Amino acid sequence: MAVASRERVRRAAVKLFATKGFHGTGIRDLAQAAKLSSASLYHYMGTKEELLAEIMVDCLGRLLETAKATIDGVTDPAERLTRLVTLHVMTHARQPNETRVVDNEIGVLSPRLRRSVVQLRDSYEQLWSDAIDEGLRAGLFHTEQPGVTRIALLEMCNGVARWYSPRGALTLDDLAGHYVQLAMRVLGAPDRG
Amino acid sequence: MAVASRERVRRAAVKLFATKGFHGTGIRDLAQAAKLSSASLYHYMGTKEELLAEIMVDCLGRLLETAKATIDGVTDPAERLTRLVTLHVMTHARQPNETRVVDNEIGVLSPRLRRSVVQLRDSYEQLWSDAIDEGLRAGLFHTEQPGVTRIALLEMCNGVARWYSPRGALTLDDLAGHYVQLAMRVLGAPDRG
Amino acid sequence: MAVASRERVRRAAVKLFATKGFHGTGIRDLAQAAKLSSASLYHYMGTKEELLAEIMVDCLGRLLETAKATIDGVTDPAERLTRLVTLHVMTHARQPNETRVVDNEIGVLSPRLRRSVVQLRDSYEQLWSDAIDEGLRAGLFHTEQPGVTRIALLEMCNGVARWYSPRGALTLDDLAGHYVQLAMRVLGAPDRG
Amino acid sequence: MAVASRERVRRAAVKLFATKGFHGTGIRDLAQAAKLSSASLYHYMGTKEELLAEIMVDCLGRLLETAKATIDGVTDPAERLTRLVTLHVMTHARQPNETRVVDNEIGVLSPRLRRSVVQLRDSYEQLWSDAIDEGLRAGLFHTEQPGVTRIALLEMCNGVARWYSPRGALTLDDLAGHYVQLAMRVLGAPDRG
DNA sequence: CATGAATGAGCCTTCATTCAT
DNA sequence: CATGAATGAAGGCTCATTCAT
Repeated sequence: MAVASRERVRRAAVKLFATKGFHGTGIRDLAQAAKLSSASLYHYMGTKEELLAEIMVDCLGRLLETAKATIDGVTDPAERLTRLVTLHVMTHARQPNETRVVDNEIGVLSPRLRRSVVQLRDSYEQLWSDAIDEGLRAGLFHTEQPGVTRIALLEMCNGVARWYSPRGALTLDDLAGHYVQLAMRVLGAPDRG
Repeated sequence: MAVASRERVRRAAVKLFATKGFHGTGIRDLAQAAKLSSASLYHYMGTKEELLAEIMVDCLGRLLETAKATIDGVTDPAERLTRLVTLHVMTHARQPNETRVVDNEIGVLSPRLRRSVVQLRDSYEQLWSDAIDEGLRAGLFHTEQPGVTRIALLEMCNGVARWYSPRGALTLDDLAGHYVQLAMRVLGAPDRG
Repeated sequence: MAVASRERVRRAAVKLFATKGFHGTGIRDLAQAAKLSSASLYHYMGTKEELLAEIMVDCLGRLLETAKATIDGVTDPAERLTRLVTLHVMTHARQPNETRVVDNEIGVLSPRLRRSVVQLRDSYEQLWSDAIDEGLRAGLFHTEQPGVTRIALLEMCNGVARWYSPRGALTLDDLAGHYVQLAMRVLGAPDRG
Repeated sequence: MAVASRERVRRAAVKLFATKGFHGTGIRDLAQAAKLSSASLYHYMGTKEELLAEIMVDCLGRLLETAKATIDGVTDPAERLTRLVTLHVMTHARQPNETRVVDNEIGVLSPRLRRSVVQLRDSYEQLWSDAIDEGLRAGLFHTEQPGVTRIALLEMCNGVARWYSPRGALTLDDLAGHYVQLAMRVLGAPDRG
């Protein structure tokens, strides 16, 4: 069935791009992993680069939409950030491959394709900036360098995709909970514990 | 002069590996950037992969030695971490390319070469672990997941190489100072300010 | 309707083979131009090469039959040649694509298929040779190299397919008339004008 | 030696492009004929298309320069044309492959490369046009359609590359001489014989 | 009648590397 | 010290063709 093959290609690409990098992944590697001939691959994708861009846009787009929905109507900045961190960390823990591709391979995209990806990423990070800014204004968060703090916080959370393993002792909930605590500390929010 | 050429090759490799990735960098790119023919390149390096490993080992080795020297004799865990963070952040801000190569391209090394790099990295991270553990034991730091906290802290600090620009308003000292504060917060140390 | 599709394929092939060459025309180009899927194409043709041969044989066969009919019963060599030139030039002006395919792509046919095409072409050229020879025998034409003259004349007339455009000022009748004059000159016939 | 290899590539390309067409000639065919690996080919050429353009420009450029030199200072239009026809025919007889490439493969060039080739061809044909026009003005030539006559004449002469064989009975001088006679007839010049 | 799915073979080109000079 | 010349292997991608549906 066509849909299944298309999905196999996508999955194979995500895994391989994440582990071997875009340039380290050959079209033949992709074909083998998708159980297709390298020629058949091209029924389900444009160029290799377009496949990469598609993966990135989908992944980021989904994350952005979910994030918007998650914080919709939530006014408390701390709660907003709690939800953003939880979603972010869980997504990175559950889909480390997608995430690593998005984080590491933006640079290989040609300008045209890169633009749409960067735009999505910026929109997503704006959600964090907004929440942080409001928390600062409300006197809940404290930092002298909001910009640096925001990016440091994001980098900290991104790291999850690089090391978390579901085979370890830590559950997803524990993980997310702990990161929420770390985030609050980074933001200088009064410890709840 | 031989030394100069060798250095040019090294510099070119660092810059290119950092910006285009190992697999995205061709031997011809390297040659062009080093102002040598691609054949001459091989007077100054082994294989492309060996060049990569060399860069990584040098960079990590230097960082490890400097770190050891920096904390030598320092007993206060908070001071130890302060110095580690400062060194780490400054190194990442000053040499973002070397750092990104070390962070991103470990996976392309063959097992033999990878081992020595990983060993260095582990030794380096052990310095952080030790300081954190002692701080916890001394009641200075507070975290329920020391392992997670340590890695989250490191990832946060690594991020500097991905975004800091010396052309911005932030000085290196400001940057390091701010990250020390963030680190202390992450570790649950009482705010000094 | 089957016939219509078959005809669309044929027309598409003629146009594409003429403009891009046989090897420059892909089966997908053909399919797109014929508004069919590339798989459906094969309901209306054998292999790409057989399609080419078919086009050539049809085109040359029609030309040969028409030529035979045109000069049937005509005894005057000058008149015979006049009619051959007129038919030839008009055919080349009206169907430049078919003609160019026949002229340019004979070499790509495998020996088996090529034979039948070459045979038709030879039969056709024989009509010209016969007329010229008789004209010479009758003292109407004058040339020391009948073989060279015949081929030079044919090449001159073939050229029409390469440049004539119906959008220009020249009508088909003007064109043919002028070429008849040129042909008579080439053959050393006394100018009628 | 480098020059020899480069020359072998050129010669191989000319022969193969002429006999099998540009699209019908694979890079591997080229390599085999040039006695090089297909990778080594690229030391001596840019892309396949650039090689084609180079061949065309060189061939046409040489023809144009020689033609200019040949008619330089010659005022008599008939003499000018005699020399043009002689040069043209001899060149086409001696270098049929180059000529066929120029005549048949212009269409495969991308617009940028095509421009320079077409420009050369136009310059060359202008020499013919000028001579013909002057002959007409001088009352030496007679034709009601100078444009058609010129192109018919050129096509007739081009044909030589398609059929002349040095192994036949006809010498180059005979050939050229005969074509001069044919040309004069086409142009309506009074027969000299 | 029509086509999506599939592929082995092949396309042009670049890869990292070696070596004679 | 330096490099042109050379190449086997591999790169991403397209080819003409078949076949089950």
